[in-house]
Amino acid sequence: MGALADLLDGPVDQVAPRLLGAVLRHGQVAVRLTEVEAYDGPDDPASHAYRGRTARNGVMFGPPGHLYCYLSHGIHTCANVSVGPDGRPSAVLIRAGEVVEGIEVARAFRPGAPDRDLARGPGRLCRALGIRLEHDGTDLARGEVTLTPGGLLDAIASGPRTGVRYAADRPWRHWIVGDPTVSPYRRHPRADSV
DNA sequence: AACAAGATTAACT
DNA sequence: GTTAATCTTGTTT
Repeated sequence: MGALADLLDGPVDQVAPRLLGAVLRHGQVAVRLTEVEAYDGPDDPASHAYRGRTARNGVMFGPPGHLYCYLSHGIHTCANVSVGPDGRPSAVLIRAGEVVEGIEVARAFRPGAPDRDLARGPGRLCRALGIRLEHDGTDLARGEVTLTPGGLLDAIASGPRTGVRYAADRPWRHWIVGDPTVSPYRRHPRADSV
């Protein structure tokens, strides 16, 4: 098994925190992941796959290691990495990261923004990397967009998911403690517990 | 065919 | 703290 397959092997709630510190690359920009969030298909009311397969969420049902991209609020593209096994619709939302390569390019996308904000939040991160809706389904093993495992990290925290209305309190958001590029937590205005 | 909601962000008061 | 922006998708008529 390759390094990427090893990284993504297992239940999504175990895989998600392992993605912290990994590096996502597209074009000249690379981002070190500092915040991720797990979504587990059929048992997770917050997951786009909760009500079964649709045209949008098909990638979540496929094999691991592919990008699931969707448009949020008509404005922002958000990116997930599909997690196996094939047939189980799970994915990890890439919420934030630190630009570690191509920072001039990322800055050009958002003139005036502080460097730490360039990929701070799922919409901003996709913007920094130039990931758009048409990257939905991209195979991370094919090289256009790549994910490289990072090293072991000691200071990882977990907590409720950001912005979701249902099952917000499952502690499936994971982040690197103290990292300034982690996005601010915002609870959904009508978030349920459980 | 029409409609409501949204895994967000920036710009307001 | 509140709200507008903006459009795709899934659901309902």
